[in-house]
Amino acid sequence: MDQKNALAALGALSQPTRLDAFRLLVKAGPKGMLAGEICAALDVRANTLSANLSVLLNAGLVANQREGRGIRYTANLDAMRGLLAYLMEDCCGGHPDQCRPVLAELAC
Amino acid sequence: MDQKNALAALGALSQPTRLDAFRLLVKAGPKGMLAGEICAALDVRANTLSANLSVLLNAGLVANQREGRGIRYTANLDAMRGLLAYLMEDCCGGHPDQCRPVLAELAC
DNA sequence: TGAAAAATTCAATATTTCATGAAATGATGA
DNA sequence: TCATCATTTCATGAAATATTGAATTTTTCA
Repeated sequence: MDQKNALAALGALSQPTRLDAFRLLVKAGPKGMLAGEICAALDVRANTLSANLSVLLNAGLVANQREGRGIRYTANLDAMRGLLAYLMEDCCGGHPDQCRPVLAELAC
Repeated sequence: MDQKNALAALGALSQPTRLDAFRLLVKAGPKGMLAGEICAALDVRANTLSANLSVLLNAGLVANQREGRGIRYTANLDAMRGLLAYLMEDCCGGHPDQCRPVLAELAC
């Protein structure tokens, strides 16, 4: 993950519909969701959602695959991992106490 | 952390100077940095940096405090924790294997 | 084969965001 | 007090981004 990728990912997530869509896909897990299902869940128009999913796709945060007449989207947790690592890089340099609580909260 | 706060934080981080400044402050740790030091480290004009720091401040990602004739900025790791938790919410619902690698990477 | 469903692409408009120069504020030390 | 340093505020023009209606592509099923 370099600055360019991180900016693309952060920019992609900094818009309401895209943030909602991404979190929906994170919750959906590996099975993902069809574009139409996301559309219904978030109550946005098909073309608006399509444009927004395309931004997430371009940023590498989601992947897609045709399935019958629909298209299935899944969250790319690997990209997520890279982004979080980039943001927290060297956070512990000399002060492990500072970042430990950050990680503790994320434990599932 | 709600959607509004998350969007403010993500929007704040999705700009080169602000992302660099935030990461610089994360690396700097609790001691933080003076605005002028950040200015020199990133090679940006004072007013541009000021506007960008103000966005980070408004998003709650950094805090500041006057120190003599300078102003010292520090990263707010607590806000960071909240943002990461919001993004990964329910990531493990039924599939812990999916998110475990995400967290493993962050361990310092 | 042809109609309908699901999703995307395209073009245009409206909105937001950004960096800059100039001016103002706050704090220090002579 | 006054000059200077450090930083912020303000107004402006330029660039990037979002949403919408219309048209297009791909797939399915009668």
